[in-house]
Amino acid sequence: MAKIQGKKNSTKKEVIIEKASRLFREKGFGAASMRDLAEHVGVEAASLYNHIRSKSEILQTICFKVANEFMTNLEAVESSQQTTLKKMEAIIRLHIRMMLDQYEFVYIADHEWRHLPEPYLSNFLNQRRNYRKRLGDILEDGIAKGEIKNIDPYTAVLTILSAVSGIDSWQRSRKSTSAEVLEANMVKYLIEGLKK
Amino acid sequence: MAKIQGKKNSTKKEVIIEKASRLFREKGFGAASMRDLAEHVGVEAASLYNHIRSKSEILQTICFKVANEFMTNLEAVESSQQTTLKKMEAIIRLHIRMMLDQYEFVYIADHEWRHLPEPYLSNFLNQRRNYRKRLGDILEDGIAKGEIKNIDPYTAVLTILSAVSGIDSWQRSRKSTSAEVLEANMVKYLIEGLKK
DNA sequence: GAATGCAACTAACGATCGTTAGTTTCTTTT
DNA sequence: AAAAGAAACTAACGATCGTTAGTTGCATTC
Repeated sequence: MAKIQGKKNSTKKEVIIEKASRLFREKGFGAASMRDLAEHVGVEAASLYNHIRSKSEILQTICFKVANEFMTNLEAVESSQQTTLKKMEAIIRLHIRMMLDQYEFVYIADHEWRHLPEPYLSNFLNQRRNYRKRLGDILEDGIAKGEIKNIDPYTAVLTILSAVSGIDSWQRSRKSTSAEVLEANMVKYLIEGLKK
Repeated sequence: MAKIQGKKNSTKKEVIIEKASRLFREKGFGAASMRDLAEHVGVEAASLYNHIRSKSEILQTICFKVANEFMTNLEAVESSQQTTLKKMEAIIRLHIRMMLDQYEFVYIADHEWRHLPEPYLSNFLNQRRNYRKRLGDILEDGIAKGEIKNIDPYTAVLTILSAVSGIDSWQRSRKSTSAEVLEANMVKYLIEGLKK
């Protein structure tokens, strides 16, 4: 039962999901067809169904994989004993890193989640809301302790998350600025807005 | 030849485009069907083609309407005699305002432009690149004049544009924070990162 | 070597897609 | 009232969609 395929140690299912993530990003979930995907995998469309249950299962896998990764990291940060600024910096850096080396996955979780069928859609949105709420709580805590500027936490969370997720439009022209420089500059900009 | 329809002084074509913008945002361009659209307009699908040439013509109209609006405003700001900070504030405020009261249109120009057919796609991307370049020039000019902090202009543009375009995720829960408060807070946050 | 099971294949299903053709209904102009 | 024009309708086109059924090839296990 050796179902190893592809160039690396990856299941065929993983290969499918990886190719799909690229396709979903380029064309959008609705416009990407299973026959398209099959061609990229090097197989007939019907053969995909030996490995996956449906098109939307692929989307579910991607969205929740990303959501879980962010959530796990958030919990680690929450329980760490650091200043609010360090916590926020850690979170911002993770978001940027994820955007840089898991670009396709993060992009889809950010932009294609609308096509999740219920009840996954509600589940996903709940996780998202919860994540933002807890980010806001970290900021509120920092304000209460006088560690950061007295800003509106909700706006700050929105601004920070939007800013990092916009890196996708940088991905398409990686030439001018290197990843490290971009990360450093963006962290600097966003953290500066929090300092007293 | 009075082709006036709808409740206001709007052509049927305008009604179609307005309904379409809502539909494209909710379902994505690829997943929104002409029969869906027709139902919202209150007409049979085939009848739409008395007013529009194709599905993608609708997308083109929306994308370039938004692009032109931003470009016109940028030119006004460029030729104004203000400090760099004031210029940037004006631009940020326009982006936020547009996002608030032309939400559907701006959202589509931001997220569904991928589905533009050539040569419109290239045209649109050129305009976009040009817009960002000129925003960067304003910042560089401000740095050279010593009016703002010495940040990386490219990163700043990316951060600012991403932050404001992320307001779309606020739109769906308008209850907690009012539009004015959000605008004020976001401007404050983003401008603060530019000050010396 | 026979049996087992995974993963590929071909063929096709019903549904839906954007769009066109041809016709009819209604409104406005003469 | 007649003529003209705009905008609605029904019907259907060919294409493509996600997915299922049934079958074949091939490797592993007994």
